[in-house]
Order: sequence, then structure tokens, then C-alpha cells
Amino acid sequence: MSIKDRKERDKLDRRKLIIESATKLFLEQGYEKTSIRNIADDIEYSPATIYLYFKEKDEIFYVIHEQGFDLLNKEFINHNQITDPFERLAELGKIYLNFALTNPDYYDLMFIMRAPLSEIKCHSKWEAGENSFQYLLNTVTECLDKKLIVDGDPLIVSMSIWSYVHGLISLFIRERLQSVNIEGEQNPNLLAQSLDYFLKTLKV
Amino acid sequence: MSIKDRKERDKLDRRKLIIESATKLFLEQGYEKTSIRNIADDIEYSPATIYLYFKEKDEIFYVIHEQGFDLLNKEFINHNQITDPFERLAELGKIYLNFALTNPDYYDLMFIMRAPLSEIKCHSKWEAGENSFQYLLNTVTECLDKKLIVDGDPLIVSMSIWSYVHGLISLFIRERLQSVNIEGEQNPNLLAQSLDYFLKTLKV
DNA sequence: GCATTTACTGAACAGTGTTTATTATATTTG
DNA sequence: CAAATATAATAAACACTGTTCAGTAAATGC
Repeated sequence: MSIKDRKERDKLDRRKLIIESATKLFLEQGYEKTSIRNIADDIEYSPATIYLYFKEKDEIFYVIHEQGFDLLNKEFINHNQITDPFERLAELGKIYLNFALTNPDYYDLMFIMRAPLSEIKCHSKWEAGENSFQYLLNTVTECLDKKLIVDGDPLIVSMSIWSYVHGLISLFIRERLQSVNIEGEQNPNLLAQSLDYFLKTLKV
Repeated sequence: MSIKDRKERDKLDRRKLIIESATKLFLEQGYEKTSIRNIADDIEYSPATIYLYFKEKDEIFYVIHEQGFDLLNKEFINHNQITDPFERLAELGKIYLNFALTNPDYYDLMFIMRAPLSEIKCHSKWEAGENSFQYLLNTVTECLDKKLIVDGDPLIVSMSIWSYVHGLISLFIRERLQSVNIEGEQNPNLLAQSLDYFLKTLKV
């Protein structure tokens, strides 16, 4: 059964080839401008071939969005050995903010665009998102237990913190912060300052 | 010069016709599915005619996005005679949240989508957005003066509050709150609870 | 060696935003 | 009033898009 095995490997390899090309093109020129024909050209296959490996365009971008979560979770794991839960919470926020500013296209796909989630809608759950949320929920729960932040339901508090940072980032990424742009002040700096203010209000 | 006047009026009427049709279709089926040909069909003109009145599709949606701001600002004016600045701030948040949940498509266009802002990018400012932000900034400044909320720079504080509510709403609208969905709990309720928690942390 | 499965593709379908050459009408001028 | 001009609208085309499907060529199983 070696031939069958090889064939399966080859199939996975070509699937990987499509994903890698799509990722490259996506990070270079964004979602809209990355067409099936673009990807097909890049990997030197016909557009129809891609549909032998993916049901639709959004399925490719679902995989890419998962890669984004892998990157984010890796950051969470790498830079988070802090024992004090509040400090860890602050660090979590900084990591999240930094990830978004460093990988705006990934962030867009993961948290703003409708594309990657269009298929999961009914039949499944948003696993990638739920996993990352756990990091936050755990730290928040610990903060609440040790009474380091304003009391509330762990889920509500976690959602609040996530919403806050996401709000900052998404307004920035989708260019709505122009109205708040003081002369000479860099936007990323404003974001960091805002996060500091928020943490100040949160602290008990 | 009466003929010229009438012609000008007619021209504005047709422009209005396009906008009204586009708005109707947009609220019925969203941005992507509202095509120039759709609008042309609806008003019984050829697609090319629309380009005599608008430079590009996004220019139409820029106008619609401005209409959204008119609606929001009207809400701000109507329901906001509260004298206590902190209560007024809380009310402002509720109005904003309510507007978003009642008009999710308008909200998307105003604060999430790239489309309407694509043309302003270089040559102009985002007037509509700046005007609405002023309502918030004024109330926040008053709250800070009367030391009702945690101290900070008025601009940073305003940006923080806006970001927070926008974060809640945009995660909800773009369906990222599934991971936080407790059994039976309605999402809009969670949003309101989160806003309450945030206001609690803000209060001094 | 032949039948069958597998992998791939060209071409087409139904759409999209946008441009341009052309036509029909209305207005102005001689 | 007739000719010249200005205005308004459009049919058709361009260059794209995601997606499907019939047909082909090669590899595999018997």
C-alpha cells in the first residue's frame, strides 16, 4: 500500500502548496486582491484544480486565519511566564496589541473580516477563537480571585477587556482614528496610552 | 435662466433617486450584494448613467455612511438632556449601543467597512466621524473636570470609551462573540452587562 | 493489454466595477 | 424656422471575479 500512501502525501503536499501561495499573496496584497486565478498562476496549476482541494475560496482563508491564531497563541506562550496575574493581564494586552500592529492582515482576517467564518456559521464552533479566549479568561479569573481588579463576572470582565483592546485595534486598522489624531502624535502610541489608562481603571 | 435651474433641480433629483435606491438595496441585502447594475435596474436607468452622478460605487456608499451619522447624531440630540455628566456619558453609551444593534448595516458602513472611506483617504478629513466624536469628548471633558471618572487626558479617555463600545459592537456584528456565549444568554444582553461593568470601572 | 480510477484543465456561466463610442433629445444660435 | 451645439442616456465592451463541468490524459488495478 505504499503507492496509496505516497499519493496521499502528494495530495497533502499540493494542498499545502495552495495554502502557502495563498498566504503569501494574502500578506502581500490582501484578501480581495488575492483571487483564485492569482493563486493558480502562482502555483502553476489551473484555477479549477484549487477546487479539488478546497470547497471554496473562504475555506482557504479559514485555514490562513487558523495560522494567525497559531502565531498569536505562540506569542502568548512565549512571553508569559509572569506570576502576578494583574501584570500577566497587562502583558497579555500588550502582546495582543503588538500582534495586531505587527500582523494587521492576519488580525483583520481573525477578528474583523466575515470571510473565514462564513462556513463555520452553522455546523461548527469557532475553535481557534475560543482557545485564545481561554488564555484571557484564566488570567482574569485569577485576578478576580485575588481581588486585583474591579469585581464582576469573569466572563463579562474577560469580554470587556477583549472588546476594549479589539476596539482600539479595529478602529485603527480600519482607519477610524483619524478624528483623534493630535498633531504629530503617532497612532500606535495613542493605542498604548489608552491601554494603560484602561488598566488603571481596572485596577482595584 | 429658469430652464437651467430646472435642469439643475432635475439632476439633483436623479442623484437623490440613486441614493435612495442604493440605501434601500443596501439595507435590504448589504454592501456586497448591492451592485451598480442592481441599482440601475431598480431606478430603471442603465448602469452607465449612475457614473454620470457618482465617480465610483464607494462614493455612493460614502453618502449613505453620512446618512448613518445623521441618524446617530439625531439620537444623541433627542435623548440627551441629562445634566449630570456621568449619567449623560452612560446614556451616550447606551444610545450608541442601541443605534448599532438597531442599524447594524449602517454601523458596519460607518465604523467597520473600508468602502466609504476609501476616497477621503488623502484629500480630505473624516468630518462625519469627527462631529460625532465631539459629543463624547465634550461629556468626557466635563466628567474629568468634575472628577467623576478616573483621571486622564480627555482625548485618551474619550478614545478609550469609544474603543470599548465599538469593540463590543464590532465583535458582535462580525460574529466573534460565539466563544463567549453562555447557554441561553442573549448576546445583546451580554453587551449591556459589559457596558455596565465598564462604567463601574470608570467611576471614581 | 484492457478497464477503471485519479488528476487535471479549458471553457463556460453568471456575475462584478468601470469606460467609451454612439445615439437621441433638448436647447441655443444664426 | 433650420442648423449647430450641448446635454443626457445607453449599448457594448474590457478586464476582472468565484465557481462548475465536460472532457482528456496518465497512472493504477486486474
